[in-house]
Amino acid sequence: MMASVTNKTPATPRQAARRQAAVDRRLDTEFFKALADPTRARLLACLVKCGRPCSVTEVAACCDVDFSVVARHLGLLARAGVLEAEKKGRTVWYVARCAALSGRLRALADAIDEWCPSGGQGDRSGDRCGCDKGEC
Amino acid sequence: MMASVTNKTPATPRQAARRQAAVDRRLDTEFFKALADPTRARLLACLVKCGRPCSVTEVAACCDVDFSVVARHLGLLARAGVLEAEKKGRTVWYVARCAALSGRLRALADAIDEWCPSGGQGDRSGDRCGCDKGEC
DNA sequence: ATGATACTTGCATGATGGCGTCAGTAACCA
DNA sequence: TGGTTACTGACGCCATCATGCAAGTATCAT
Repeated sequence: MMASVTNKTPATPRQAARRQAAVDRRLDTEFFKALADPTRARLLACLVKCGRPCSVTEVAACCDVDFSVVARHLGLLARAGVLEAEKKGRTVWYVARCAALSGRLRALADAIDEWCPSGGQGDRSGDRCGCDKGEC
Repeated sequence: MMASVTNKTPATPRQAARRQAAVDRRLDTEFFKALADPTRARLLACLVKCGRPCSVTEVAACCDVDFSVVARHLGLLARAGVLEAEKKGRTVWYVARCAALSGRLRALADAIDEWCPSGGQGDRSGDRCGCDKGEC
């Protein structure tokens, strides 16, 4: 995952922004938005610690917000890839996708460490411009 | 970081929510809010890839938003611990705290993996109630 | 069929947040 | 001292979103 390559120091922020690197792809704001709400964080932690599929009704018992709010949050977390949903009959079973979640976090950490001065910096010659401005 | 312990399967989400574990502390919503905006993500990626302290003016040249917006975002990222700010004269130099950033991400990944079925589950007898409801 | 359970969806509301404009402050330069 | 540069802070506008309520749908039990 972390190739050993030559260090190439970027000159300016503009030139740095031009480079399309792993860190750009890994900084998925939709993913972070899903984790940026206190209620959702509580629900996610609950499901992670529970370690088994739970219904919306079960999870809602751990929260002071309305049932419909919990249902909406769980659906959002599932769409973000953080939870897995399976409908059986009239109940929906949600389970935390722990491996996928920690995998995404580690992938971003790796992508950042590639640029870290104390870490293994690399040759970015293969990276392409990620800037939306032509002259950048 | 990951102690080898006995597996204790939680019974219900309520009981799971009671347990105050590392994953609760690591799910810092303020931290994720800082990363949940596209403009901030772009600025952060720019600074990570640049690998050196940059002034607000420099970074603003990589973005289509107003200068004041960039200045606000950089200040927010610095307050979130993602950037480090140093004022010299009239210019503020921002640099990405890569090690701190990836460290936080890995710490959360570790905290999640502790509860992952395929990972090393553990004895949570030392964990305390994290629920805000008395009966929980 | 009747009722209960489990969830979804629409709507109103209040709060939060991103953005641009502009005025203000502080440091540097000539 | 006057002007420029670099940034900060105070608004106001607007979009998004979290929440609660209430109505609706689908499934299950009797």
